[in-house]
Amino acid sequence: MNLELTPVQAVACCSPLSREPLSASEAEGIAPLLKALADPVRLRLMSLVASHEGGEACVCDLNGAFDLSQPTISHHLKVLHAAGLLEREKRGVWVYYRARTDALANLAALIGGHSK
Amino acid sequence: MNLELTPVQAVACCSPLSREPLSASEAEGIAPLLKALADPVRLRLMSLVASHEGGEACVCDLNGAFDLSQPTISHHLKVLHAAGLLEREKRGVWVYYRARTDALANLAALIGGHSK
DNA sequence: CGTAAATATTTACACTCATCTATGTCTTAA
DNA sequence: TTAAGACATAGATGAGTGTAAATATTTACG
Repeated sequence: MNLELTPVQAVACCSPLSREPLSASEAEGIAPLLKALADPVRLRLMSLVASHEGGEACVCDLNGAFDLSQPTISHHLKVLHAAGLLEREKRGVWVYYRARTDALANLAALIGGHSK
Repeated sequence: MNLELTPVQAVACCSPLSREPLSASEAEGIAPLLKALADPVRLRLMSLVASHEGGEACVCDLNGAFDLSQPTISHHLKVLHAAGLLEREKRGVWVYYRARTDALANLAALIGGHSK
């Protein structure tokens, strides 16, 4: 049983980096989100999904964009989903992923924000 | 001899994630920046420096905030500096670090931005 | 049912990374 | 010159990670 908050829920907690020091626990909550994004393949996956028409894409749209095996892409999608950056929805044989733009916006505000 | 661009120079290249797919080379340029931030200790270091009065802090201000050895903090500062997120300046015995807020702003725009 | 297609899981491995201890370098002061 | 303090580097180690191959699961359709 796992009742922890997903990383995406932890990012809305804090004021921007430049405003006040992050506590240790806040930093430990946010780092996994950045870690999930900090990979070239996952960055491209996020941008492919986020910029895809309708704001979603199925795995079949994504596999072809990489020189990687299908299980590897599936693994990266799982990491992004576990971090809360992608939503998953199964429709028939296909699985559609959708970007959590709210999570991306919160993360961006944390990194680059100035005001409270 | 190392003539490569620092990661911080690579982040100003691209439109936001949600706007159009990132190319492989763009993603490979940006991922190291996120990787540098994707650690709880380095996140706290960045926020400690960025929110410190005058926008800078010396290592002596930072060491005490962690239960880590001085070489470990020095290592993390080096990683952030290599990524282009921190500037280094030696003044007398002390070394002062300053946050590259422009780099943070560019990164934030890439992650959370909407317009071109 | 049986088969094919789309996606996920498992296992294994090479590689990277965060951390420590020990040591080095540089600066200031006595 | 010697000593002490601030910070960096080097080397070692245990934990974590990206990838592929093989296999499993789920769904659709004869």
